[in-house]
Amino acid sequence: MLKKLPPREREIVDLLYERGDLTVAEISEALPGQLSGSAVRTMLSRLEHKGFVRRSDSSKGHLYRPAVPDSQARKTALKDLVRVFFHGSPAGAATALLGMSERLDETELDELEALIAQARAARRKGPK
Amino acid sequence: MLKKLPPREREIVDLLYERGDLTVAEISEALPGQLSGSAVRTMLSRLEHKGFVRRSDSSKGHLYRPAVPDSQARKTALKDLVRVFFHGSPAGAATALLGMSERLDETELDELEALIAQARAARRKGPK
DNA sequence: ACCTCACTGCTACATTTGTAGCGTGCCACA
DNA sequence: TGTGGCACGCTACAAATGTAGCAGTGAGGT
Repeated sequence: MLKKLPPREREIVDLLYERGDLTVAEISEALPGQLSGSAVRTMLSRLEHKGFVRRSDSSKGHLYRPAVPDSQARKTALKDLVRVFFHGSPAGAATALLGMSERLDETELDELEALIAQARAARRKGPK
Repeated sequence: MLKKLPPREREIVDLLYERGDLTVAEISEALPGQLSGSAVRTMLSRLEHKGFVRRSDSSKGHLYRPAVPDSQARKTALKDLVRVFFHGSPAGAATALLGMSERLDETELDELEALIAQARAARRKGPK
């Protein structure tokens, strides 16, 4: 679903996920190889047409946001990534993630451990 | 890096990462909306030109493979995903991953726990 | 009321993508 | 050794993408 977007459009949508709702000006500024606001507007129109972004009026021009909610987009992205790069093993991906992060938040570590414990309990109860 | 590819080309490269080296015929078969072998060949040519895939001769036609090694591509993909969807928190992504997988392998769980312990130790030593 | 500015929606156009068809070379085998 | 078949490269072309410029419109200031 997410996958079907051309590079530039994907870039913009990603930016929206990353930074939340944005105006045309903000997007245009945030983008590396700067695009004229014009270009960005065209992209957004097309994205809106295709149903990938929604817009709402605000005091300083239109505000754009992704049409599919973060949670769902995240899930899809994760699933695809796991399939392509980790032979469908989420745990494998998680391992890679942990391995690559340099500094980890204590709270996050706790949470992860809790999840693992939970998983263990679950599999003992109903190993299928 | 991976991001700069148009939908169809990305699809093919992804397939290569997912399944390893493939011939034109295999790719063409594996693709959902079937493309003529012709079309696939064109894609591959372009991809080779751009430096995204390499090819080697085999008994049954050319074999294509991604130019950038799996490990690196994986890393890049993970980093992007973490930035876009998890505010740069790998642990957050890992958590989501664990949450979405239904059945986890005991070995994988062990490995994960080990990693967590390691991370804890590391941060106690040099919390910076 | 008038002028300026910031935003907006077109339209236009060069490039890139996506797909197909054709002619060729190389085996395998009748 | 003639004859299919594959698989390949090349050319062609419609559609999609990437980018820019222009004219209109509404809010704010003077």
